[in-house]
Amino acid sequence: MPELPEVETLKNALLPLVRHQVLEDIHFHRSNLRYPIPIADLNERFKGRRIDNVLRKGKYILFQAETGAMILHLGMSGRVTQSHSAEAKEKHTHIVFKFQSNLYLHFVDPRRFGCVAWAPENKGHPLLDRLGVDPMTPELTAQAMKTLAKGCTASIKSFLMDSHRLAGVGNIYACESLFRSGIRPTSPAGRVSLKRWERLVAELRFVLQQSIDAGGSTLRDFFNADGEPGYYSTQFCVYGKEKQACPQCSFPITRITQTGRSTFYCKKCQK
DNA sequence: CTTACCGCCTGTCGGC
DNA sequence: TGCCGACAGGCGGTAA
Repeated sequence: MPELPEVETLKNALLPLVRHQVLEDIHFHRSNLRYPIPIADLNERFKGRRIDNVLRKGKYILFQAETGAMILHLGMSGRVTQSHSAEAKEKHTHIVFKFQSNLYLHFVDPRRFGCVAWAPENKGHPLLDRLGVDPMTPELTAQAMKTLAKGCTASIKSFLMDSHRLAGVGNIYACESLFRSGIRPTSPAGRVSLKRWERLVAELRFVLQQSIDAGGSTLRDFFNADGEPGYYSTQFCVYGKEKQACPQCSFPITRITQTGRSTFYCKKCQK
């Protein structure tokens, strides 16, 4: 997926397109993604309704209407593209949203780890209600993280990626922020000092904001709603750079596996 | 309560 | 060429 910066970029692109627009029709090409699609509920609650706002919570996009919020998650390979026709030109087009303005949004997701759901408000769905602190809000402070991590024996990297604690930090930005903070990804989260949390919080915000500014990083599956790829991926320090020289000390970058996901770090710079 | 592991899917890439 | 395994941006369920 799309990590947080990509989702933020997409949300920002969608907002002016659909805000105050009536969602005239929804065409479903299948009945399930990661979960069954609540087709009847979506038709009843969102078809023919005006979209008042579009917001992001963690990696979820919320389309707000008077009748509730439609929730969209892009999973690992989800994309939203805009079109002037309902015709699904791309393979794995699962849902097409038609707006009164003659804008069509196509939800494409080859791996189908994405999901669509709805909530009565901006809360009221377990997917939303269990989410932790969004790292781009003022709630993210070093002290709050230190308190949250108290007694946590899991690695700092797993901690950063746990959406019930921090909402929206994926594999790339976990690796990148730890590198920039000089913290070893395997360090137990509960033993990270306040001083190191201060650095980590700052670096995390920095890499996320940089990527948002760059229009979202892009690996092969992400395009924003305009179909334009972002370009932050060219600035990764360690992610995907196994055996390549560390940008700080030239020592080869190490790849390990943590809870089933690749971690990239520098053995000399991160202690 | 926590943590680690598994599975969900399709596509791509590198090695043989 | 083609086949096969490893791996890919996530995350919830489950077992321990």
